[in-house]
Amino acid sequence: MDTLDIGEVIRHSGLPASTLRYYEEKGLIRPTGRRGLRRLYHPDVLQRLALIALGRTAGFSLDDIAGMFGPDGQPQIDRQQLLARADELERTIRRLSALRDGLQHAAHCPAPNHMACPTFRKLLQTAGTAPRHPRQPGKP
Amino acid sequence: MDTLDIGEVIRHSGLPASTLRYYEEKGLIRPTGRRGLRRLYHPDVLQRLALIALGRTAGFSLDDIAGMFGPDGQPQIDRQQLLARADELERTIRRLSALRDGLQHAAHCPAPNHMACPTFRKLLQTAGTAPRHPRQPGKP
DNA sequence: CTGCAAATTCAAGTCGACTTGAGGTCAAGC
DNA sequence: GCTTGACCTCAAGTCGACTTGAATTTGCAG
Repeated sequence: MDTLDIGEVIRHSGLPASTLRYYEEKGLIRPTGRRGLRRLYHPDVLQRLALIALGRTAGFSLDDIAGMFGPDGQPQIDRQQLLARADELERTIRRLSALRDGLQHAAHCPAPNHMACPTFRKLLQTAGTAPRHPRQPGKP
Repeated sequence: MDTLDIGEVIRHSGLPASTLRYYEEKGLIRPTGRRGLRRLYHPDVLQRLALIALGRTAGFSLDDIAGMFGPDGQPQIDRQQLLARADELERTIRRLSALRDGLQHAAHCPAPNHMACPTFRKLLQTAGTAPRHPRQPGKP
């Protein structure tokens, strides 16, 4: 049988049913049918969910991601959009790297308190302007 | 005069008054007094705000950050905590780097659609497990 | 003294991505 | 045939970090 029960999707993807239903409501995924009430999915849904996860990680919103699938369901991701996001990612990475260095320095710095450390203070200067970028909510 | 009017804090920090009040309510900052209704701040508040911004960028919540100031107002940031955060940052950076590479590849990949590209598919494999990490809300 | 821009308070609203809860349905195993 | 547990629906709630709005108060320029 070439369909997955929602239970299997849950097991394979690690996502809770509520999330799958939410994604469906958002138009991100679509069950191929039902067995009774139970949703049935095409196995491809797993790849699609992975793609969604990837997009979220890259900083796209669910709505952004929904826009990346053509009406046929094939991903039609605009290359410009990808590059733009890669650029933004690059900038984020730079800032986070600086930050990581700063944190490590602060953790080892012998100054009595962090404000007495020139490196730390310098970090404060440059960290003022933060880029705004969506998040990833936890699954507490 | 060694105090800043809230208006000056706004100009120097770029934060709106509502945010300053919110931070105050959270115990993150404290005005030194008032002129009429208007809050007055010690110039140090700017550094403190920078520190808060830094902490947010590093992924700390406002509550976390509030806990990093001793009762005297001096930052007392636990070094273990800093190192832990630096580690987490390091992991995040790695993932984002891989992602950036993947996005760039996808943007240039000649495959008819992204799913036909092996590199992209490989990216999907590894991006499944995302670390959970707070966000930064925008200011639109 | 008057006017007004800039502050103030307080409660309530927003946003995205989900989760939770109450009450209902049903396929499969005994 | 009956139970059971996994699923269902739908509305409402949550979380963090702010923002917004209405009604008020002020400091200061003219």
